[in-house]
Amino acid sequence: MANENKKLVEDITPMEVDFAQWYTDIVRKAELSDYSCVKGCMVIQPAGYALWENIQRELDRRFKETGVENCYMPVFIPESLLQKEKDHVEGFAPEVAWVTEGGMEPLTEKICVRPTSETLFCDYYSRSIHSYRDLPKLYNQWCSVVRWEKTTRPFLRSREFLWQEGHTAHATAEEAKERTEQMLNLYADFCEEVLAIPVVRGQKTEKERFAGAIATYTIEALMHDGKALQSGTSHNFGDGFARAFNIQYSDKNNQLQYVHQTSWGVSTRIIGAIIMVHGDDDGLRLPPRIAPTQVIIVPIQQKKEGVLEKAYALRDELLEKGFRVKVDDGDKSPGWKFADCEMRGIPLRIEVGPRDLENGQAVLVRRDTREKTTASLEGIGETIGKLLEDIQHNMYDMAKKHLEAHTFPATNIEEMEKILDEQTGFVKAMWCGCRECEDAIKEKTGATSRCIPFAQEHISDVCVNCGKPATKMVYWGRAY
RNA sequence: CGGGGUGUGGCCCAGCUUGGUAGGGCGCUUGAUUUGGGAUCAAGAGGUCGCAAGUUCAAAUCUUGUCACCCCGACCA
Repeated sequence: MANENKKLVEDITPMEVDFAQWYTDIVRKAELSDYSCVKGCMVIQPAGYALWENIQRELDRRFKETGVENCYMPVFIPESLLQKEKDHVEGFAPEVAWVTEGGMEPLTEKICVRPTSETLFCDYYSRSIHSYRDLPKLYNQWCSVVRWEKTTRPFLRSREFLWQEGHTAHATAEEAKERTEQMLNLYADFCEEVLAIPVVRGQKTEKERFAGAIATYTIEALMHDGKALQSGTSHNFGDGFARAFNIQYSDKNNQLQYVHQTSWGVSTRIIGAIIMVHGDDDGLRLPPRIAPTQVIIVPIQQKKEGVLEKAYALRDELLEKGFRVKVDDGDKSPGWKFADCEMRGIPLRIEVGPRDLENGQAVLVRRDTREKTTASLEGIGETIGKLLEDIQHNMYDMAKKHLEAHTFPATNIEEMEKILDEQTGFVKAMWCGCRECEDAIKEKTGATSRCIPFAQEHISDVCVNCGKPATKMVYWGRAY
Protein backbone atom coordinates (compact mmCIF):
# COMPACT_ATOMS: atom_id res chain seq x y z
CA MET A 1 0.00 0.00 0.00
CA ALA A 2 1.42 3.34 -1.07
CA ASN A 3 -0.34 5.31 1.61
CA GLU A 4 0.12 3.01 4.52
CA ASN A 5 1.33 5.83 6.76
CA LYS A 6 -1.63 8.05 5.95
CA LYS A 7 -4.43 6.01 7.44
CA LEU A 8 -7.32 8.15 8.47
CA VAL A 9 -8.74 5.81 11.06
CA GLU A 10 -5.98 4.69 13.36
CA ASP A 11 -5.59 0.96 13.77
CA ILE A 12 -6.71 -0.69 16.95
CA THR A 13 -4.00 -2.35 19.04
CA PRO A 14 -4.18 -6.09 18.23
CA MET A 15 -6.05 -7.85 21.01
CA GLU A 16 -3.47 -10.60 21.49
CA VAL A 17 -0.75 -8.02 22.12
CA ASP A 18 -2.34 -6.03 24.92
CA PHE A 19 -5.97 -6.65 25.70
CA ALA A 20 -6.30 -3.71 28.09
CA GLN A 21 -4.94 -1.30 25.49
CA TRP A 22 -7.12 -2.87 22.82
CA TYR A 23 -10.18 -2.34 25.01
CA THR A 24 -9.33 1.31 25.69
CA ASP A 25 -8.66 1.89 21.98
CA ILE A 26 -12.06 0.60 21.00
CA VAL A 27 -13.91 2.55 23.66
CA ARG A 28 -12.23 5.78 22.53
CA LYS A 29 -12.21 5.25 18.79
CA ALA A 30 -15.78 4.02 18.50
CA GLU A 31 -16.70 7.06 20.62
CA LEU A 32 -18.49 5.06 23.29
CA SER A 33 -16.94 6.81 26.28
CA ASP A 34 -14.43 9.55 26.95
CA TYR A 35 -12.47 10.75 29.97
CA SER A 36 -14.37 12.94 32.38
CA CYS A 37 -13.14 15.96 34.33
CA VAL A 38 -14.21 14.04 37.46
CA LYS A 39 -11.60 11.40 38.28
CA GLY A 40 -12.89 7.87 37.95
CA CYS A 41 -16.14 8.91 36.27
CA MET A 42 -16.93 8.55 32.60
CA VAL A 43 -18.57 10.55 29.87
CA ILE A 44 -20.86 8.26 27.92
CA GLN A 45 -20.98 9.50 24.35
CA PRO A 46 -24.02 9.17 22.07
CA ALA A 47 -22.80 5.92 20.48
CA GLY A 48 -22.38 4.36 23.91
CA TYR A 49 -25.62 5.76 25.26
CA ALA A 50 -27.55 4.51 22.24
CA LEU A 51 -26.44 0.99 23.18
CA TRP A 52 -27.65 1.56 26.72
CA GLU A 53 -31.01 2.83 25.44
CA ASN A 54 -31.48 -0.37 23.44
CA ILE A 55 -30.54 -2.46 26.46
CA GLN A 56 -32.99 -0.47 28.59
CA ARG A 57 -35.83 -0.86 26.10
CA GLU A 58 -35.40 -4.60 25.79
CA LEU A 59 -34.98 -5.25 29.51
CA ASP A 60 -37.90 -2.99 30.38
CA ARG A 61 -40.14 -4.91 28.01
CA ARG A 62 -39.13 -8.19 29.63
CA PHE A 63 -39.53 -6.82 33.17
CA LYS A 64 -43.03 -5.61 32.45
CA GLU A 65 -44.02 -9.02 31.14
CA THR A 66 -43.32 -10.32 34.64
CA GLY A 67 -45.35 -7.60 36.36
CA VAL A 68 -42.53 -5.26 37.36
CA GLU A 69 -43.25 -1.52 37.53
CA ASN A 70 -40.77 1.35 37.28
CA CYS A 71 -40.37 3.97 40.01
CA TYR A 72 -37.74 6.33 41.37
CA MET A 73 -36.10 6.79 44.77
CA PRO A 74 -33.93 9.69 46.04
CA VAL A 75 -30.23 9.87 45.20
CA PHE A 76 -29.38 10.47 48.91
CA ILE A 77 -29.46 8.09 51.85
CA PRO A 78 -29.29 9.37 55.48
CA GLU A 79 -26.50 7.73 57.46
CA SER A 80 -28.92 6.25 59.99
CA LEU A 81 -30.87 4.50 57.25
CA LEU A 82 -27.79 3.00 55.62
CA GLN A 83 -26.70 1.59 58.97
CA LYS A 84 -29.86 -0.35 59.79
CA GLU A 85 -28.73 -3.64 58.28
CA LYS A 86 -25.36 -4.67 59.72
CA ASP A 87 -23.90 -6.81 56.91
CA HIS A 88 -25.08 -4.32 54.33
CA VAL A 89 -23.25 -1.34 55.90
CA GLU A 90 -20.08 -3.34 56.36
CA GLY A 91 -20.16 -4.39 52.72
CA PHE A 92 -20.55 -0.89 51.36
CA ALA A 93 -18.98 1.44 53.93
CA PRO A 94 -15.50 1.52 52.32
CA GLU A 95 -16.78 2.82 49.01
CA VAL A 96 -19.52 5.26 49.97
CA ALA A 97 -19.33 8.97 49.04
CA TRP A 98 -20.63 11.34 51.72
CA VAL A 99 -22.27 14.75 51.55
CA THR A 100 -21.70 16.77 54.71
CA GLU A 101 -22.87 20.24 53.75
CA GLY A 102 -26.01 21.65 52.16
CA GLY A 103 -25.50 25.13 50.79
CA MET A 104 -23.16 26.78 53.33
CA GLU A 105 -24.59 24.95 56.36
CA PRO A 106 -23.29 21.70 57.82
CA LEU A 107 -25.98 18.99 57.68
CA THR A 108 -27.43 17.81 61.00
CA GLU A 109 -27.11 14.24 59.71
CA LYS A 110 -24.68 13.44 56.93
CA ILE A 111 -26.12 11.75 53.88
CA CYS A 112 -24.46 9.54 51.29
CA VAL A 113 -24.92 9.26 47.56
CA ARG A 114 -26.62 5.90 47.01
CA PRO A 115 -24.21 3.03 46.34
CA THR A 116 -27.39 0.91 45.90
CA SER A 117 -30.93 1.54 47.07
CA GLU A 118 -31.95 -1.43 49.24
CA THR A 119 -32.26 0.78 52.30
CA LEU A 120 -34.45 3.35 50.53
CA PHE A 121 -36.78 0.70 49.19
CA CYS A 122 -36.91 -0.96 52.60
CA ASP A 123 -37.78 2.28 54.31
CA TYR A 124 -40.50 2.93 51.77
CA TYR A 125 -41.84 -0.64 52.00
CA SER A 126 -41.93 -0.45 55.81
CA ARG A 127 -44.34 2.46 55.51
CA SER A 128 -46.42 1.25 52.57
CA ILE A 129 -46.90 -2.46 53.20
CA HIS A 130 -49.63 -3.28 55.71
CA SER A 131 -51.60 -6.23 54.45
CA TYR A 132 -51.05 -9.37 52.38
CA ARG A 133 -53.17 -7.47 49.83
CA ASP A 134 -50.25 -5.03 49.35
CA LEU A 135 -48.00 -7.87 48.20
CA PRO A 136 -46.07 -8.56 46.13
CA LYS A 137 -44.31 -5.26 45.47
CA LEU A 138 -42.47 -5.54 42.17
CA TYR A 139 -40.53 -2.30 41.70
CA ASN A 140 -37.60 -1.36 39.53
CA GLN A 141 -35.69 1.87 39.05
CA TRP A 142 -33.31 3.09 36.37
CA CYS A 143 -30.71 5.35 37.90
CA SER A 144 -27.05 5.87 38.56
CA VAL A 145 -25.18 4.88 41.71
CA VAL A 146 -21.87 6.01 43.17
CA ARG A 147 -19.13 3.78 44.56
CA TRP A 148 -15.79 5.38 45.26
CA GLU A 149 -13.60 2.76 43.58
CA LYS A 150 -9.82 3.04 43.72
CA THR A 151 -9.05 1.98 40.19
CA THR A 152 -11.50 2.49 37.37
CA ARG A 153 -12.03 1.47 33.75
CA PRO A 154 -14.69 2.72 31.36
CA PHE A 155 -17.91 0.68 31.61
CA LEU A 156 -16.28 -2.08 33.69
CA ARG A 157 -15.73 -0.09 36.86
CA SER A 158 -16.35 3.62 37.28
CA ARG A 159 -17.22 5.68 40.31
CA GLU A 160 -20.63 6.55 38.97
CA PHE A 161 -22.44 4.12 36.72
CA LEU A 162 -25.88 3.65 35.22
CA TRP A 163 -27.93 0.60 36.05
CA GLN A 164 -31.34 -0.72 36.88
CA GLU A 165 -32.09 -2.11 40.30
CA GLY A 166 -35.19 -4.16 40.93
CA HIS A 167 -36.48 -4.53 44.49
CA THR A 168 -39.31 -6.85 45.32
CA ALA A 169 -41.17 -7.78 48.50
CA HIS A 170 -43.10 -11.03 48.83
CA ALA A 171 -45.36 -12.76 51.33
CA THR A 172 -43.41 -16.02 51.36
CA ALA A 173 -39.82 -17.25 51.19
CA GLU A 174 -40.73 -19.54 48.28
CA GLU A 175 -42.08 -16.66 46.26
CA ALA A 176 -38.92 -14.61 46.88
CA LYS A 177 -36.72 -17.52 45.87
CA GLU A 178 -38.72 -18.03 42.70
CA ARG A 179 -38.47 -14.35 41.83
CA THR A 180 -34.70 -14.35 42.39
CA GLU A 181 -34.30 -17.26 40.00
CA GLN A 182 -36.80 -15.87 37.52
CA MET A 183 -34.92 -12.59 37.21
CA LEU A 184 -31.56 -14.31 36.88
CA ASN A 185 -32.94 -16.40 34.05
CA LEU A 186 -34.44 -13.31 32.48
CA TYR A 187 -30.98 -11.70 32.47
CA ALA A 188 -29.35 -14.82 31.12
CA ASP A 189 -31.89 -15.13 28.30
CA PHE A 190 -31.44 -11.46 27.50
CA CYS A 191 -27.66 -11.84 27.29
CA GLU A 192 -27.86 -14.90 25.08
CA GLU A 193 -30.75 -13.90 22.82
CA VAL A 194 -30.11 -10.18 22.43
CA LEU A 195 -26.44 -9.59 23.20
CA ALA A 196 -25.30 -12.95 21.76
CA ILE A 197 -23.25 -13.52 24.91
CA PRO A 198 -23.37 -17.06 26.34
CA VAL A 199 -23.36 -17.08 30.14
CA VAL A 200 -22.94 -19.54 32.98
CA ARG A 201 -25.90 -19.35 35.38
CA GLY A 202 -25.40 -20.20 38.99
CA GLN A 203 -25.04 -19.20 42.58
CA LYS A 204 -22.26 -17.27 44.32
CA THR A 205 -20.37 -18.83 47.21
CA GLU A 206 -20.84 -17.33 50.66
CA LYS A 207 -17.55 -15.43 50.27
CA GLU A 208 -18.67 -13.71 47.07
CA ARG A 209 -22.25 -13.13 48.19
CA PHE A 210 -23.86 -9.66 48.25
CA ALA A 211 -23.78 -7.87 51.61
CA GLY A 212 -26.99 -8.78 53.44
CA ALA A 213 -28.22 -11.53 51.10
CA ILE A 214 -28.92 -15.16 51.97
CA ALA A 215 -28.28 -16.18 48.37
CA THR A 216 -26.77 -14.40 45.38
CA TYR A 217 -27.26 -15.72 41.87
CA THR A 218 -25.04 -14.61 39.03
CA ILE A 219 -24.47 -14.90 35.33
CA GLU A 220 -20.82 -15.11 34.40
CA ALA A 221 -19.56 -14.40 30.89
CA LEU A 222 -16.11 -15.19 29.54
CA MET A 223 -14.26 -12.33 27.87
CA HIS A 224 -11.99 -12.84 24.89
CA ASP A 225 -8.87 -12.69 27.07
CA GLY A 226 -10.17 -15.48 29.26
CA LYS A 227 -11.20 -13.36 32.23
CA ALA A 228 -14.68 -13.66 33.69
CA LEU A 229 -17.14 -10.80 33.97
CA GLN A 230 -20.10 -10.88 36.32
CA SER A 231 -22.78 -9.60 33.98
CA GLY A 232 -25.88 -9.57 36.13
CA THR A 233 -26.89 -10.53 39.65
CA SER A 234 -30.03 -11.45 41.54
CA HIS A 235 -30.16 -11.58 45.34
CA ASN A 236 -32.49 -13.31 47.73
CA PHE A 237 -32.57 -11.43 51.04
CA GLY A 238 -34.89 -13.73 52.92
CA ASP A 239 -36.42 -11.69 55.73
CA GLY A 240 -33.13 -10.15 56.94
CA PHE A 241 -33.82 -6.66 55.68
CA ALA A 242 -37.47 -6.94 56.69
CA ARG A 243 -36.41 -7.58 60.30
CA ALA A 244 -33.86 -4.74 60.23
CA PHE A 245 -36.36 -2.29 58.74
CA ASN A 246 -39.48 -3.74 60.33
CA ILE A 247 -41.36 -4.50 57.13
CA GLN A 248 -44.39 -6.46 58.29
CA TYR A 249 -47.81 -7.29 56.93
CA SER A 250 -50.95 -8.89 58.33
CA ASP A 251 -51.68 -12.23 56.73
CA LYS A 252 -55.09 -13.74 56.06
CA ASN A 253 -55.29 -14.93 59.68
CA ASN A 254 -54.46 -11.41 60.90
CA GLN A 255 -51.03 -12.53 62.06
CA LEU A 256 -48.05 -10.15 61.60
CA GLN A 257 -45.44 -11.57 59.21
CA TYR A 258 -42.14 -10.32 57.84
CA VAL A 259 -41.89 -9.93 54.07
CA HIS A 260 -39.26 -11.73 51.99
CA GLN A 261 -37.28 -9.59 49.59
CA THR A 262 -35.14 -9.74 46.49
CA SER A 263 -33.06 -7.34 44.45
CA TRP A 264 -31.47 -7.70 41.04
CA GLY A 265 -29.47 -5.50 38.73
CA VAL A 266 -27.71 -5.04 35.44
CA SER A 267 -25.39 -2.11 34.77
CA THR A 268 -23.60 -0.36 31.92
CA ARG A 269 -20.87 -2.90 32.65
CA ILE A 270 -22.72 -5.12 30.22
CA ILE A 271 -21.53 -2.77 27.46
CA GLY A 272 -17.98 -3.69 28.46
CA ALA A 273 -18.99 -7.33 28.03
CA ILE A 274 -20.32 -6.70 24.50
CA ILE A 275 -17.00 -5.10 23.57
CA MET A 276 -14.81 -7.77 25.15
CA VAL A 277 -16.79 -10.77 23.90
CA HIS A 278 -17.39 -9.71 20.31
CA GLY A 279 -14.70 -7.17 19.38
CA ASP A 280 -11.81 -8.00 17.04
CA ASP A 281 -8.66 -6.33 15.70
CA ASP A 282 -10.68 -4.10 13.42
CA GLY A 283 -12.81 -2.77 16.23
CA LEU A 284 -16.24 -3.31 17.65
CA ARG A 285 -18.70 -5.93 16.47
CA LEU A 286 -22.27 -5.35 17.55
CA PRO A 287 -24.95 -8.03 17.48
CA PRO A 288 -27.76 -6.85 15.16
CA ARG A 289 -30.45 -6.99 17.85
CA ILE A 290 -28.68 -4.43 20.01
CA ALA A 291 -26.85 -2.36 17.36
CA PRO A 292 -28.10 1.25 17.27
CA THR A 293 -27.39 1.21 13.53
CA GLN A 294 -27.91 -2.21 11.97
CA VAL A 295 -27.24 -1.33 8.36
CA ILE A 296 -25.04 1.36 6.83
CA ILE A 297 -25.33 2.26 3.19
CA VAL A 298 -22.11 3.47 1.58
CA PRO A 299 -22.61 5.16 -1.79
CA ILE A 300 -19.73 4.74 -4.25
CA GLN A 301 -18.96 7.60 -6.63
CA GLN A 302 -21.78 9.41 -4.95
CA LYS A 303 -21.56 12.47 -7.21
CA LYS A 304 -22.62 10.38 -10.20
CA GLU A 305 -26.19 10.75 -11.32
CA GLY A 306 -28.64 8.69 -9.29
CA VAL A 307 -26.23 7.11 -6.79
CA LEU A 308 -27.13 9.15 -3.71
CA GLU A 309 -30.81 9.14 -4.69
CA LYS A 310 -30.74 5.35 -4.82
CA ALA A 311 -28.96 5.21 -1.47
CA TYR A 312 -31.61 7.40 0.17
CA ALA A 313 -34.44 5.47 -1.49
CA LEU A 314 -32.97 2.21 -0.23
CA ARG A 315 -32.62 3.67 3.26
CA ASP A 316 -36.25 4.79 3.27
CA GLU A 317 -37.39 1.39 2.04
CA LEU A 318 -35.45 -0.36 4.81
CA LEU A 319 -36.55 2.10 7.50
CA GLU A 320 -40.11 1.38 6.41
CA LYS A 321 -39.46 -2.32 7.07
CA GLY A 322 -38.26 -1.54 10.60
CA PHE A 323 -34.47 -1.76 10.19
CA ARG A 324 -32.19 0.82 11.79
CA VAL A 325 -30.39 2.26 8.75
CA LYS A 326 -28.07 5.14 7.94
CA VAL A 327 -26.45 6.45 4.78
CA ASP A 328 -22.83 7.56 4.99
CA ASP A 329 -22.96 10.45 2.53
CA GLY A 330 -19.85 12.21 3.85
CA ASP A 331 -17.14 13.09 1.37
CA LYS A 332 -14.53 10.64 2.67
CA SER A 333 -13.28 7.99 0.27
CA PRO A 334 -15.15 4.67 0.27
CA GLY A 335 -12.21 2.85 1.83
CA TRP A 336 -12.29 5.26 4.75
CA LYS A 337 -16.01 4.72 5.23
CA PHE A 338 -15.59 0.93 5.13
CA ALA A 339 -12.93 1.02 7.84
CA ASP A 340 -14.93 3.49 9.90
CA CYS A 341 -18.16 1.51 10.02
CA GLU A 342 -16.21 -1.68 10.72
CA MET A 343 -14.50 0.02 13.66
CA ARG A 344 -17.89 1.10 15.00
CA GLY A 345 -19.22 -2.43 14.73
CA ILE A 346 -22.18 -1.89 12.38
CA PRO A 347 -23.36 -5.44 11.56
CA LEU A 348 -24.11 -4.98 7.85
CA ARG A 349 -22.81 -2.68 5.14
CA ILE A 350 -24.47 -2.09 1.79
CA GLU A 351 -22.45 -0.63 -1.05
CA VAL A 352 -24.27 1.00 -3.95
CA GLY A 353 -22.44 2.49 -6.92
CA PRO A 354 -23.04 3.14 -10.61
CA ARG A 355 -22.19 -0.45 -11.49
CA ASP A 356 -24.82 -1.74 -9.07
CA LEU A 357 -27.45 0.64 -10.40
CA GLU A 358 -26.92 -0.77 -13.91
CA ASN A 359 -27.33 -4.32 -12.65
CA GLY A 360 -30.15 -3.63 -10.22
CA GLN A 361 -28.12 -4.99 -7.30
CA ALA A 362 -26.14 -4.01 -4.24
CA VAL A 363 -23.06 -5.39 -2.49
CA LEU A 364 -23.63 -6.65 1.06
CA VAL A 365 -20.74 -7.02 3.50
CA ARG A 366 -21.31 -8.57 6.92
CA ARG A 367 -19.19 -7.40 9.84
CA ASP A 368 -18.94 -10.72 11.67
CA THR A 369 -17.25 -12.68 8.86
CA ARG A 370 -16.50 -9.82 6.39
CA GLU A 371 -18.12 -12.00 3.77
CA LYS A 372 -19.10 -10.04 0.64
CA THR A 373 -22.13 -10.95 -1.48
CA THR A 374 -24.24 -9.27 -4.11
CA ALA A 375 -28.00 -9.18 -3.82
CA SER A 376 -30.76 -8.06 -6.11
CA LEU A 377 -32.35 -4.76 -5.08
CA GLU A 378 -35.65 -6.50 -5.71
CA GLY A 379 -36.83 -7.82 -2.35
CA ILE A 380 -33.60 -6.78 -0.63
CA GLY A 381 -35.47 -6.21 2.64
CA GLU A 382 -36.04 -9.91 3.06
CA THR A 383 -32.41 -10.74 2.21
CA ILE A 384 -31.22 -8.26 4.82
CA GLY A 385 -33.62 -9.52 7.46
CA LYS A 386 -32.30 -13.05 7.01
CA LEU A 387 -28.70 -11.88 6.95
CA LEU A 388 -29.04 -9.91 10.20
CA GLU A 389 -30.60 -12.92 11.91
CA ASP A 390 -27.78 -15.08 10.62
CA ILE A 391 -25.19 -12.64 11.92
CA GLN A 392 -26.91 -12.58 15.31
CA HIS A 393 -26.83 -16.38 15.59
CA ASN A 394 -23.34 -16.71 14.20
CA MET A 395 -21.99 -14.25 16.75
CA TYR A 396 -23.60 -16.23 19.54
CA ASP A 397 -22.19 -19.48 18.17
CA MET A 398 -18.69 -18.03 17.92
CA ALA A 399 -18.85 -16.74 21.50
CA LYS A 400 -20.25 -20.07 22.70
CA LYS A 401 -17.42 -21.96 21.02
CA HIS A 402 -14.92 -19.65 22.69
CA LEU A 403 -16.51 -20.26 26.08
CA GLU A 404 -16.47 -24.03 25.60
CA ALA A 405 -12.92 -24.05 24.25
CA HIS A 406 -11.75 -22.12 27.30
CA THR A 407 -13.43 -24.13 30.03
CA PHE A 408 -11.22 -26.85 31.49
CA PRO A 409 -11.97 -29.51 34.11
CA ALA A 410 -9.44 -30.05 36.90
CA THR A 411 -9.37 -32.78 39.54
CA ASN A 412 -6.47 -31.63 41.73
CA ILE A 413 -4.77 -28.38 42.65
CA GLU A 414 -1.62 -29.03 40.59
CA GLU A 415 -3.72 -29.55 37.50
CA MET A 416 -5.66 -26.41 38.27
CA GLU A 417 -2.53 -24.33 38.75
CA LYS A 418 -1.12 -25.67 35.50
CA ILE A 419 -4.26 -24.78 33.55
CA LEU A 420 -4.46 -21.27 34.98
CA ASP A 421 -0.79 -20.82 34.28
CA GLU A 422 -0.82 -21.95 30.68
CA GLN A 423 -4.38 -21.24 29.59
CA THR A 424 -6.93 -18.52 30.01
CA GLY A 425 -10.54 -19.17 30.91
CA PHE A 426 -12.69 -21.04 33.39
CA VAL A 427 -11.61 -24.03 35.40
CA LYS A 428 -14.42 -26.25 36.57
CA ALA A 429 -13.54 -28.24 39.67
CA MET A 430 -15.17 -29.89 42.67
CA TRP A 431 -15.24 -28.11 46.01
CA CYS A 432 -15.87 -29.24 49.59
CA GLY A 433 -17.74 -26.05 50.42
CA CYS A 434 -15.43 -24.56 53.04
CA ARG A 435 -14.09 -21.03 53.08
CA GLU A 436 -10.54 -22.17 53.81
CA CYS A 437 -10.27 -24.07 50.53
CA GLU A 438 -11.74 -21.18 48.60
CA ASP A 439 -9.14 -18.82 50.10
CA ALA A 440 -6.37 -21.33 49.51
CA ILE A 441 -7.30 -21.69 45.86
CA LYS A 442 -7.16 -17.93 45.39
CA GLU A 443 -3.80 -17.85 47.14
CA LYS A 444 -2.34 -20.64 44.99
CA THR A 445 -3.83 -19.89 41.59
CA GLY A 446 -5.06 -16.30 41.65
CA ALA A 447 -8.51 -17.50 40.63
CA THR A 448 -11.69 -16.83 42.58
CA SER A 449 -14.89 -18.81 42.59
CA ARG A 450 -17.10 -17.38 39.87
CA CYS A 451 -20.20 -19.43 40.45
CA ILE A 452 -21.75 -22.72 41.47
CA PRO A 453 -23.61 -23.48 38.24
CA PHE A 454 -27.22 -24.65 38.28
CA ALA A 455 -26.16 -27.23 35.71
CA GLN A 456 -23.94 -29.33 37.98
CA GLU A 457 -21.49 -31.85 36.55
CA HIS A 458 -19.66 -34.61 38.36
CA ILE A 459 -15.93 -34.23 37.77
CA SER A 460 -14.64 -36.17 40.77
CA ASP A 461 -15.66 -37.19 44.28
CA VAL A 462 -13.31 -34.96 46.22
CA CYS A 463 -12.50 -31.28 46.68
CA VAL A 464 -9.85 -30.01 44.27
CA ASN A 465 -7.91 -28.46 47.15
CA CYS A 466 -8.25 -30.54 50.33
CA GLY A 467 -9.26 -33.94 48.97
CA LYS A 468 -12.22 -34.25 51.35
CA PRO A 469 -15.61 -35.23 49.91
CA ALA A 470 -16.89 -32.61 47.49
CA THR A 471 -20.34 -31.06 47.65
CA LYS A 472 -20.37 -28.80 44.60
CA MET A 473 -18.87 -28.27 41.17
CA VAL A 474 -17.66 -24.71 40.88
CA TYR A 475 -16.45 -22.47 38.02
CA TRP A 476 -13.20 -20.72 38.94
CA GLY A 477 -11.37 -17.98 37.09
CA ARG A 478 -9.70 -14.62 37.13
CA ALA A 479 -12.26 -11.87 37.00
CA TYR A 480 -12.75 -8.24 36.09
C1' C B 1 -0.74 4.07 50.29
C1' G B 2 4.28 1.85 48.10
C1' G B 3 7.46 1.18 43.13
C1' G B 4 8.18 3.06 38.16
C1' G B 5 7.02 6.36 34.00
C1' U B 6 5.14 10.63 31.19
C1' G B 7 3.72 16.01 30.61
C1' U B 8 6.06 20.05 23.88
C1' G B 9 -0.28 23.18 18.50
C1' G B 10 -6.57 19.04 18.29
C1' C B 11 -3.76 13.80 18.38
C1' C B 12 1.11 10.96 18.40
C1' C B 13 5.90 12.21 19.19
C1' A B 14 11.35 14.30 18.18
C1' G B 15 14.51 17.91 20.51
C1' C B 16 16.89 17.73 26.67
C1' U B 17 22.89 14.13 27.86
C1' U B 18 26.46 18.83 25.57
C1' G B 19 21.47 25.78 27.34
C1' G B 20 21.29 30.05 22.03
C1' U B 21 14.44 31.22 22.17
C1' A B 22 10.60 25.04 18.70
C1' G B 23 10.32 20.71 14.67
C1' G B 24 8.04 16.37 12.18
C1' G B 25 3.84 13.14 11.09
C1' C B 26 -1.42 12.90 11.41
C1' G B 27 -5.74 15.84 11.77
C1' C B 28 -7.87 20.87 10.60
C1' U B 29 -9.01 25.23 6.79
C1' U B 30 -9.24 26.79 1.40
C1' G B 31 -9.06 25.42 -3.84
C1' A B 32 -8.59 21.83 -7.72
C1' U B 33 -8.53 16.81 -9.36
C1' U B 34 -10.55 12.26 -7.27
C1' U B 35 -14.14 7.94 -5.33
C1' G B 36 -15.65 -0.40 -5.99
C1' G B 37 -10.73 -1.11 0.63
C1' G B 38 -7.80 3.77 4.62
C1' A B 39 -6.89 9.63 -2.25
C1' U B 40 -3.39 13.43 -4.71
C1' C B 41 -1.40 18.29 -5.42
C1' A B 42 -1.00 23.32 -3.85
C1' A B 43 -1.63 27.11 -0.31
C1' G B 44 -2.83 28.21 4.93
C1' A B 45 -4.06 28.53 10.30
C1' G B 46 -2.56 26.77 14.96
C1' G B 47 2.38 26.17 20.55
C1' U B 48 4.33 31.90 26.50
C1' C B 49 7.26 23.40 25.71
C1' G B 50 2.01 21.14 32.81
C1' C B 51 2.71 25.06 36.76
C1' A B 52 6.05 27.93 40.13
C1' A B 53 10.66 29.47 41.86
C1' G B 54 16.01 29.35 41.09
C1' U B 55 20.97 29.34 38.21
C1' U B 56 22.44 32.13 33.63
C1' C B 57 23.70 37.42 29.12
C1' A B 58 20.32 33.42 27.54
C1' A B 59 16.18 27.69 29.85
C1' A B 60 11.70 23.06 26.40
C1' U B 61 16.88 21.77 27.85
C1' C B 62 20.22 22.44 34.25
C1' U B 63 18.36 22.65 39.88
C1' U B 64 14.37 22.58 43.47
C1' G B 65 9.36 22.43 44.49
C1' U B 66 4.45 21.45 42.89
C1' C B 67 0.23 19.60 40.04
C1' A B 68 -1.90 16.21 36.64
C1' C B 69 -2.16 11.70 34.11
C1' C B 70 -0.52 6.48 33.01
C1' C B 71 1.51 1.52 34.33
C1' C B 72 2.74 -2.34 38.23
C1' G B 73 1.40 -3.69 43.24
C1' A B 74 -2.31 -3.31 47.35
C1' C B 75 -7.74 -2.60 47.48
C1' C B 76 -12.50 -3.66 44.99
C1' A B 77 -19.50 -7.41 43.40
